[in-house]
Amino acid sequence: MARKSTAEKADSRLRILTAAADLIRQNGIEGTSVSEIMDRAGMTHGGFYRHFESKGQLVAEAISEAFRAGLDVFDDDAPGTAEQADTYVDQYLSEEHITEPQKGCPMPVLSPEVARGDEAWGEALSKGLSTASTKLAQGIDDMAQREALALLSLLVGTISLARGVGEGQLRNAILKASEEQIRLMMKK
Amino acid sequence: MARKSTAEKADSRLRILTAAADLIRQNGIEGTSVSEIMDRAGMTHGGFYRHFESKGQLVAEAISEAFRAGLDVFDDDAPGTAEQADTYVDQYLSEEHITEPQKGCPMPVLSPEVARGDEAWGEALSKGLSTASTKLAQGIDDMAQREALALLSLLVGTISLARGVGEGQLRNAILKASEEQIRLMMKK
DNA sequence: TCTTTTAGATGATGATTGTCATCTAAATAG
DNA sequence: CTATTTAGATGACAATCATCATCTAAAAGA
Repeated sequence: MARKSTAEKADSRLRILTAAADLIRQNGIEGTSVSEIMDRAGMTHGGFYRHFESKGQLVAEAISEAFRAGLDVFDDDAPGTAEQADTYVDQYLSEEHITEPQKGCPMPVLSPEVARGDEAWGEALSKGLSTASTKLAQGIDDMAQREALALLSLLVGTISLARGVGEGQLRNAILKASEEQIRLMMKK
Repeated sequence: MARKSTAEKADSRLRILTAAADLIRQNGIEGTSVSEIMDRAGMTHGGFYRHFESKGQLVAEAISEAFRAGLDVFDDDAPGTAEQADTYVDQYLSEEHITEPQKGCPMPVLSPEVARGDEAWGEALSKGLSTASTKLAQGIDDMAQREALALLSLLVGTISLARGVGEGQLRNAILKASEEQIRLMMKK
């Protein structure tokens, strides 16, 4: 009802953004309503348009935010190290990552909707993927950016399928197969 | 308005099923309405429930139907051959497959929604993936079922990302990187 | 202090959704 | 030939959706 200070407004905006980043990874973009996001951010739906032009614009920013959080294993400014690359890949294939998409990489969950959606969404995804492949390539000896892209494609496909088939033998087989293949690609 | 013969009813059902299989691959499951499916099948929305219990049940069958169509490169009864495996992989990575998801593999488009949806959807996806990996492994010398699963994960991730980033250099780089990696995996 | 601006709440908008009850005419069963 | 069944059309249902106009009280600017 009342007006909030400029500092509080920035905080509100960030709460909306992180709520959106979580919810669209959990339920998809179409599966997430503006009201649901605002509820999670502790506000009512009407105030939304004081912070974002549209749901589409919020989603674009939320995709970037999700990448930012997911790539925090890597140092923003320094080149990626071997240890960082290992940590990234291990976390990516972890059971936690499979069962908690709302905290994970946006690519396996959002790629199909991004492909059908706003151009800005695709740009956010492209930027995130480029950053990830650069950091990975830097961290892994003798790995070119190109090979890092193949590694990321494998990671994304593995998590997509592991989630899609549900718990069970097939999921375990998918994970084991990919881990083995990745070990080869990373020359460990 | 009028009643149709038993044979015509079977035909109607099949038209609904294939319309659904196309539309959910094009626009996603949540992005496809029952009315839209029935329109495409040449009927009005009300008649839908004479053929299927619910949208969820239709989707489960449509996923299986999409796999059936996508795996027709392989012989249903005979084991997969090397030539069939090559054709499958080539088609999978083709530009046509990227730009026409409604005719392509259901895995890259539907996996995220399947992960959040009915259990029957996951079972349909599991069955399709198992069939594909079996046929692929049979067709490629010295390839175990396990390695075929890694190959399929890579294929799925590649198409997911290629579609997600949109046309441009990054898409080309993704495709080139994966093609090279797949050549290694298939020992060609 | 007094005026202007605005963050967020309330409530309505028109569109779309999945599902179902009802109706009809034609296909079946007897 | 008659009686029953039913494929599909029509239309309505309660929910849900993104977006916006309006209102308020408090913050910012003077």
